[in-house]
Amino acid sequence: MVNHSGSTKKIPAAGSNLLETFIPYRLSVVANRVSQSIAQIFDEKYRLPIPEWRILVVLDSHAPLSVHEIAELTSMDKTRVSRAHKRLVDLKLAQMEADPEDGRKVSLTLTRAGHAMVREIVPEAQAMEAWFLKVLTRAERKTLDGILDKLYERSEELHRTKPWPIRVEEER
Amino acid sequence: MVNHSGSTKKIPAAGSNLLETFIPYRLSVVANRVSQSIAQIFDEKYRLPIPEWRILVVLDSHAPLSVHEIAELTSMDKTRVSRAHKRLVDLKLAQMEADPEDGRKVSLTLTRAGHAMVREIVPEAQAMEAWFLKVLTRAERKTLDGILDKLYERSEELHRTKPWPIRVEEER
DNA sequence: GAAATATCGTTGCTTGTGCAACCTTGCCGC
DNA sequence: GCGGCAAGGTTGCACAAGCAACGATATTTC
Repeated sequence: MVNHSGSTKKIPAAGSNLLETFIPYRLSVVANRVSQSIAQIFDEKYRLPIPEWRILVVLDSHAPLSVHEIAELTSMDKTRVSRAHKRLVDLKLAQMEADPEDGRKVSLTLTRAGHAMVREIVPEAQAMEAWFLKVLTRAERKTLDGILDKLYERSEELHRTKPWPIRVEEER
Repeated sequence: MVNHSGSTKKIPAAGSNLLETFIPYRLSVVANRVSQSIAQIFDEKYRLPIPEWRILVVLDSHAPLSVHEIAELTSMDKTRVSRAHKRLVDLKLAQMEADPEDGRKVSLTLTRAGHAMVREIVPEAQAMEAWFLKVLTRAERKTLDGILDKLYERSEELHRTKPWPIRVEEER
């Protein structure tokens, strides 16, 4: 029910709007809402913004990692990783040392507190995820999984070829 | 060249990473990539960032609208709408006047140039959307449609009830 | 082996965005 | 009609985030 009250005549019914049939838009809105909802809890409860918690998760299972590697694994910019990680170090959740084999790299790992934090938070994150997905059928979830894989791969493809292959492909 | 060579041992294979099974994360990454790809074209080619183009689209079919109404229809903050619209006015793509019935409101409409811009851009947007969706089967597309509706509705539900209904539901 | 080149990470800078405060206008109670 | 209260919109402020430039270290080439 988008348009609750009958008092204001405005705000047209769903469907008449081009945006509402535009998948990239809808994808973006839904993704942001879901992310925001979860992020808000983590931020209020643990003072952990998204970048920090992504780093915690990958370090928990794959440490030690360099900044670049974390950036790859979390789909984040290296600047974002760099700054977020610094904050984790300040919080004593992570630590960093120079990579002995390569003076340019840094070697990032979690502290005991960091690992503990992950163990505490992960189940909660999964519970929130489950709450959202509860409205989907088993089949839908499985399909969503495949869809995300395919669309991700498609975006990679675009990134490789760069100049859009459109105009040619469009409506072959 | 991410990990091809055997030289660098790092960057573990997909699947071992919790993030890679976490739907909210994957949803966010995919949505951002798709949006970014499209937004970039519009920005380079027409100097039109996402907020502006969303406003154009809804005004094209539903003008006149107030700032608040646009915010509703485009899932954007009213601040964002206000500023983006001001830019559209500067570009002579939109115009604004006081609402004669309510002195607080403003009445936003498109200029001829604005409508023309929409007509020019919409097909291009749809072509890009189609390019992405081409990797999905008909069934997948239909399912995705339903999924987005359901997840959107779920996020609305959360917004209404606010304090998370988790901890109770979790793993009943 | 020295010079050019590439990689890694951090910092400076610019920009967009959301929140909150604010101003204005309309609305309601009395 | 006047005083409080709500709603619409804009502006100030703080902050996150990406890009470009940089310093430092590795690697390659000749």
